[in-house]
Amino acid sequence: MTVLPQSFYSRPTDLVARDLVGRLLVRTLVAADGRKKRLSGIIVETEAYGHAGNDAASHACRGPTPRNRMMFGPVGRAYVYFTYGAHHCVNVSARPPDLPAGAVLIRGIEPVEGADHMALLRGTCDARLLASGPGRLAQAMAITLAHNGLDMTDPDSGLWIEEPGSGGKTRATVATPRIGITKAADKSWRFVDQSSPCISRRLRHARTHTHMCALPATRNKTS
DNA sequence: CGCTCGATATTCT
DNA sequence: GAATATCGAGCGA
Repeated sequence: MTVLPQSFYSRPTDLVARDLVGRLLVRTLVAADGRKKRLSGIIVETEAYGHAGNDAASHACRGPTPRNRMMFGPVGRAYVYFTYGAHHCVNVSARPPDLPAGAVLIRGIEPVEGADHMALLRGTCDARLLASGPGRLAQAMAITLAHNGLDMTDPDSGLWIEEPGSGGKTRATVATPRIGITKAADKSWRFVDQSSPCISRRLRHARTHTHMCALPATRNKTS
């Protein structure tokens, strides 16, 4: 098992978001009998969020607050927040050393290990509704505010991202505008594996700026 | 299938 | 008071 190190996250946030698609999000739970249970899934959808200088849609765009402070700290840490008074969303902090803040929202996974347990936590077996969507993913992996700040480069934390094993395949990743935001809506900082059966039809068909490259070879200025 | 609406923490005006 | 990086129930076509 190869856990993604800090150096992976010490890069421009949109590149980190793009490169996280196809990698394995892992969570370990300790069962009643003391045994560790592994929940995991291939990341199929992410979004990059920046800082005051490059992203008006980011939680970090008005400086640090109690909620968003993990975006300003070391990279590779979990930034978990509670939104709409109902749902948790899971991010991992990522940014180059010379920029003040950044994080990648993990919006969807394709369950690999522990799908049965995820179904229990979610109350459904439908792959579309199991762990696709940031709120659903957090519930499927039992991630709450209690996990805010976990070091995701350290497996002892119980939450990390690693290189996929033999099941790993090349993913056709497409860049699109981000979902559910109004500011900076033209920025293509959402990355989806369009061949994933877990992404809902509506979101898979979200406008892909076709005049742009499928992969952000020509990135927008990030500083 | 697609639309509207409620829940309601955190932050900002 | 208003907006928000969401979801699911309810309703109509």
